[in-house]
Amino acid sequence: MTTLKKTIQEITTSLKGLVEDPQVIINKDYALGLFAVPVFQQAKNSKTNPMELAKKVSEALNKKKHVFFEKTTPLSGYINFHVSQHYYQEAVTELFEEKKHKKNNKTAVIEFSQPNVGKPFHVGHIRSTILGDVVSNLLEEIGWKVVRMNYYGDSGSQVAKLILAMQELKDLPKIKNEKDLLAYYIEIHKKIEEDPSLAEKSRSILEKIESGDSKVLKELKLVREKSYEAFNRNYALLGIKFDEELGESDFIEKSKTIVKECLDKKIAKIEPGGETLAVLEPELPNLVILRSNGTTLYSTRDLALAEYKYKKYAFDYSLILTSSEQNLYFKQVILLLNKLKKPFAEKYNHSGFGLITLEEGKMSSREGRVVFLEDVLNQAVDLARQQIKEAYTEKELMKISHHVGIGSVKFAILRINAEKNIAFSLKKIVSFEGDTGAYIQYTCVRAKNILRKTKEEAVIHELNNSESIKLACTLSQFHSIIEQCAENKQTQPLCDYLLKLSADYSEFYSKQPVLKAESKQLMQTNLALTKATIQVIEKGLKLLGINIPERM
RNA sequence: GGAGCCAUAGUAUAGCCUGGAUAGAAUACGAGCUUGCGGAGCUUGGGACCGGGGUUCGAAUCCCCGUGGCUCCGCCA
Repeated sequence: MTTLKKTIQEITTSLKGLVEDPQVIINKDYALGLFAVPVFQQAKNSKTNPMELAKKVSEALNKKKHVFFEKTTPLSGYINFHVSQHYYQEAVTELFEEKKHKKNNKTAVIEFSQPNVGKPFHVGHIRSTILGDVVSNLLEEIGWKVVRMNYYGDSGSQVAKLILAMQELKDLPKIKNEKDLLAYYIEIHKKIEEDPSLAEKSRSILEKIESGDSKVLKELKLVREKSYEAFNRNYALLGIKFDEELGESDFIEKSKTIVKECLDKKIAKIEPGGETLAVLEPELPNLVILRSNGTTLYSTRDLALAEYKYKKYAFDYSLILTSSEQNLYFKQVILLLNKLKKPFAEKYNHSGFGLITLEEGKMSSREGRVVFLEDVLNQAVDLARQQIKEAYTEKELMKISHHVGIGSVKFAILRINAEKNIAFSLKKIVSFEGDTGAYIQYTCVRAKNILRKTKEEAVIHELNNSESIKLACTLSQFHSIIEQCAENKQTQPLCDYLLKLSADYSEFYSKQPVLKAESKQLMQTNLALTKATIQVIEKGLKLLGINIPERM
């Protein structure tokens, strides 16, 4: 148990018989005392004045000795708890030990990124990609076994349209990369609008894909190769790896048996038009699970994927991350799994996050209104490089600007609450001042430089100045922030926390000379605070998938 | 037509789930600090809860009604 938790427990225990069901909160202003307990409810129940009650309880508490807090003060209906030197010492020291959470023997399958073959990997994809990676890191940190899964859209109608384009648009240049694919995609959409018979052709290509026509499969192979090359370049830039990579094409056959199961269980029906419909009304709108020509849809394949995940991993928790556009759709899928009485239905979750939009509006591949993620990442690295004033070797320069550039982009996304839309702006995403990843990296680099220059031991003695106390208070909250983020699958609170820690350390750094401290004890204490800060920033940024350069 | 999400300084955001003190940072703007353990920094000033009801000792937070934006609603993914 962490010092923070022990202290909350001690506070709760000490209030037995004085305050019913006490709610321990952490004060924003540490000067009031790190912890506080409001007594309004209690005052109301016992029909006393909250100020008087707080005073009475506080006096009772102050008569006894406590381990983690030394005194309490009543203030406008709150009892404020001033933590003891022992609290600071234990909280900071515990950060030095690389604490491994006990394995909980539970498995989570996190599905994220899911780009579509044939379509650009644009800035919109970054959210699912890094959010999924960080959620995986967080779960691992608290003891889960995590399977990072990518599920490529490799056989939907967009692929069929591209193959159609290759057959119809002979005058376009040969496809060399994914940007050429986009040109084909835009062009064929125009043609289909002009000539509706092409839509029919596209559907027949889809049938051929599913039936395994060799000529079509050969064309499909080219499309896939060019797409995967691009995806892999992006993943390499982001430093993201997957444990398992699947494509929709892996589930075409399996999904047809699920359709049969739905029909057998009378959960689905065949409509007069020939399409198969899963009946979800009245809870949710019905869902088409098979086209009238017998080919599968996203929904069909997703059902098979769910079953596959459970058969292979027997997961305790499964999460799919996509944009919020698909919220209703995944509610439908999960309801259908429930109706099929799948044992894993309750553990199957979807989380939708806000869109990344351009100033011109929502991104659209078919209209060519996209910003390629790779271009953004490379620009970010270039901009970071321009910031570096000192002379480094070419190799160092590349490494530093990569860590700073990519880190800034990641941090800019992760620090925004996932449900919010983000209007994409390169300038805002790649900023190096203020609430940015670079600020945190910089703080850590400066702190590390101090440690390099001394061999003195890092030992915490008494904290006698407000900057050190503030820093220690913030440091002590690290583990509970991690747990909070892991439980809620959030990244924003960790980003916020690391920014606050960096600000607290910067203040400490500017006011407390570490290497020129007045006494040996003070120097050791300051070194301990420095060391603890480094540990926390390194661990925190690592969880966010952000590297720290040695110098910058 | 129906449903979901969102709305906080000029801009971009935290707090909302689980109601508590003076709504917290950032950026931009104003004023200061610099040969340092690295200024990508520190100190400091002014500036915000979409509107209207309700619940409560107490509402940015919960409920209702509006307004504005985004998104979704059977053969796209």
